[in-house]
Amino acid sequence: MTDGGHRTHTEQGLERKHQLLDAAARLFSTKGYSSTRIADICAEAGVAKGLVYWYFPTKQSLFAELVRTMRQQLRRAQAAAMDPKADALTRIRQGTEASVLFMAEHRSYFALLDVEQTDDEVAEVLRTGSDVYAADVLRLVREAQREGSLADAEPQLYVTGVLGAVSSFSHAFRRGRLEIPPADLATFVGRWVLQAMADTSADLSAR
Amino acid sequence: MTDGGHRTHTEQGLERKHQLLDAAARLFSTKGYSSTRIADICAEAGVAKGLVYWYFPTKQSLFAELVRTMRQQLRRAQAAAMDPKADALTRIRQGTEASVLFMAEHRSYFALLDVEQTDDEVAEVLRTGSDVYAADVLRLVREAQREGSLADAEPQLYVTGVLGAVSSFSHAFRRGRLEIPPADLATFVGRWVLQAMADTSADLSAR
DNA sequence: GCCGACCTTGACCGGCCGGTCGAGGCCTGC
DNA sequence: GCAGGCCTCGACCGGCCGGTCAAGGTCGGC
Repeated sequence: MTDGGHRTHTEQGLERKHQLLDAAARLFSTKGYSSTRIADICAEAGVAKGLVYWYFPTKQSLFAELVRTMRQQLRRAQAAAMDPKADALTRIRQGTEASVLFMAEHRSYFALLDVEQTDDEVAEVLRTGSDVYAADVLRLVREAQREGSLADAEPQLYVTGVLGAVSSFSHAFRRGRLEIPPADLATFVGRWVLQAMADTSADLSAR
Repeated sequence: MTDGGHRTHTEQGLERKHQLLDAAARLFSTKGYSSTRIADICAEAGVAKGLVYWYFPTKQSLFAELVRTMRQQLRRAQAAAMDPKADALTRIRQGTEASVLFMAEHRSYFALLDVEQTDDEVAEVLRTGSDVYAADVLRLVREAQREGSLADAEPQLYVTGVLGAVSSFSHAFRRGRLEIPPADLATFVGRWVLQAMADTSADLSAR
């Protein structure tokens, strides 16, 4: 892990590397990580097996690089969607909508997240990724509570709810269970989350 | 699949079989399906490797049996929690609460659901399971819409939201991210889902 | 025209692990 | 006391697959 000895690549080399990443992404997202053979990736990319090990030290590191790239893109999309001047709840909604939209539009790519937890190190990579997003939401939840626009329950509950909604709806969409335009889905999820968080401690007292 | 040639077992044999299922459940839920070796299961149960194949034809079938059992128990818990005389939304809430509670109380067992999608046949088993529950919820959603207590959006959206909430919160709880009593969690999720489904077409018109 | 860095190949290796098998112990009914 | 079903053992097999390696090819700089 985190070996320092990276190789230097020419223009052409980088292109080849992306070729391999693309092939891998396609296969991982349809067959899952551990069912995808290095040989499969090579066949898909039309190269010999040894080549993979010129560009990546191990199968895991290939996967890790894929996940890292994807995560960065998502984060950028979220940041771009949030209006820094808006209140916390609005920003949560904006981030939620952007996430759903982004995942819907990159479905094949994000199917990678459904991938199994088999491999210790792979699981680690996945975990770390979602933690970043969770921290973002946690910050916003706390802010909303400070503003008084969100009930004073355990913040983690809200974080779980928001992240869970995003991933559940995205997952269902990817699986083809929701046949509506991505933009509509994003709007629906944004509203779903906001309503769920609504502070109704007053008018919903009866139980 | 679905071979007819089952063996007959004595009292003691069934006990041994459960012993193996228990050991397997423990390992699958912590290490995942494909990372759990048959040898591990035997070590955990304190028996020789060949014995597994006396009780189960393959590793997959062992897993499938585990999932089947678990699903039945959950379904019973849901049915028991729903008041047949209540309106649809209330029944959805009751089912939701019961599911969360049940999963929280059987965490190690339900961690199996987090398990990977690696194996085609295993994925199949998992899929079929959630479809059953989804059909239940779909029925209730349609009923609620008929009653006029739920907006007239695509039913699948609501189904996804409800199932997603249940599984997300349960998952987070299992992972130790939510340090609250199961009963409180169940109540929270029940409320979360109900609020998310609230028909606010009138008062939330602005966007 | 030679050197060295970059790239590509595919045969090969070695460990891992699901599944098999033959042998043997036990208990029940006859 | 023996036949036959039930159960248990653990050495062994065989295929699969991540990773290695030695060889060779290309191209730019000097």
